[in-house]
Amino acid sequence: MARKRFDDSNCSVARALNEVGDWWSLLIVLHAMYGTRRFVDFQQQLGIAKNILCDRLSKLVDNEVLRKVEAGEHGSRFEYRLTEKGRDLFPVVVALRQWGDKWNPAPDGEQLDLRDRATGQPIQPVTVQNRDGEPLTIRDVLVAEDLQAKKSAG
Amino acid sequence: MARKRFDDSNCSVARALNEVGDWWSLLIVLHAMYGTRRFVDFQQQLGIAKNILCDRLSKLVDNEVLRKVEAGEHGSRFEYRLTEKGRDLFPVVVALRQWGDKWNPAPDGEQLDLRDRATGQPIQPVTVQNRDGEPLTIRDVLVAEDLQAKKSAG
DNA sequence: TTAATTTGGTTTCTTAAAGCAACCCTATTA
DNA sequence: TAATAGGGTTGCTTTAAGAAACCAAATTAA
Repeated sequence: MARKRFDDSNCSVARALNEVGDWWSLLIVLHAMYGTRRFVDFQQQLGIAKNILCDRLSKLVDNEVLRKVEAGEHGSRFEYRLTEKGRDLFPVVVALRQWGDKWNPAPDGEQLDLRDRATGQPIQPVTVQNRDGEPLTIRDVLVAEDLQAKKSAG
Repeated sequence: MARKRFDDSNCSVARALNEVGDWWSLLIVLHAMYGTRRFVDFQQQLGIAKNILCDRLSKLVDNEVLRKVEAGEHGSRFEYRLTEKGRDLFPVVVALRQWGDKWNPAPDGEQLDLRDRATGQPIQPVTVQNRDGEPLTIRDVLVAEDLQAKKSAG
């Protein structure tokens, strides 16, 4: 595939995609969030080839999205657990899931039903918000970055 | 690459990744959000091969993330514009960008500085929230889906 | 009014990654 | 003592990504 690397990109989305932007990594993180921890469970749930899973898990560990911890008392059993960095992808995954549910709903109409553990109430759609918690669309925001770039360039 | 397709997956994240889960598509959407509309501008800004850009743009158009509209008065000039579905990826992109800024900051420390156009105030970090607008971590939520699945399976 | 350039693509070729299947080693279980 | 499960690795095949050349319509420059 000769895929281009974004490591040195000055765009943090590009750098983020470098870590979780391939087809499998974000799904692995998703399943980890759903509670999957074992190699075989990832493999079965995702239907991913073992060598690819190996590769992705070790990259995610390298990038500190997952931790590999020994499990089982005395053997070569491991668990792959989310780090704080990995758990911090929660809004990304939920936003993506909500987008998928909205625009490409499952045939059976099944939606993500995440609930506040404390109250049992469904969560809200993930939105971009201003300081007052008001949702903002892309038309409601401006990219200060661009303004700065223009200023410093001009 | 023989990449697996997720079209028929019952997971909407997988289906979403089928549309914007490759290395380029989400970056194209990102740049479209920043205002890019023309083929050549995408090509130069992303450093993407033209054939790949062609392919991605047409897939994004097929998936109704972008619209291809004639631009210029009388010629083969086109613009690729976000549809509502595409604009709806805004929270995903912003969440990913914030994650990247937090965990893989740019060497120069540059962060995304999105501001509320109305007030000039920076936006908030994108979070998953309960009905009261309180941010929730993954530990604060439960997946009702799983409970239902267990119930209906058991 | 002809030549050069821009835009948006297509084609060909090379390289590298994804997927499959077979194999391997260590522990545990039967 | 053999079978099985977990976690990999190795080799091979298929397919997508990337580079570069080419192309045609429209526009601009000379």
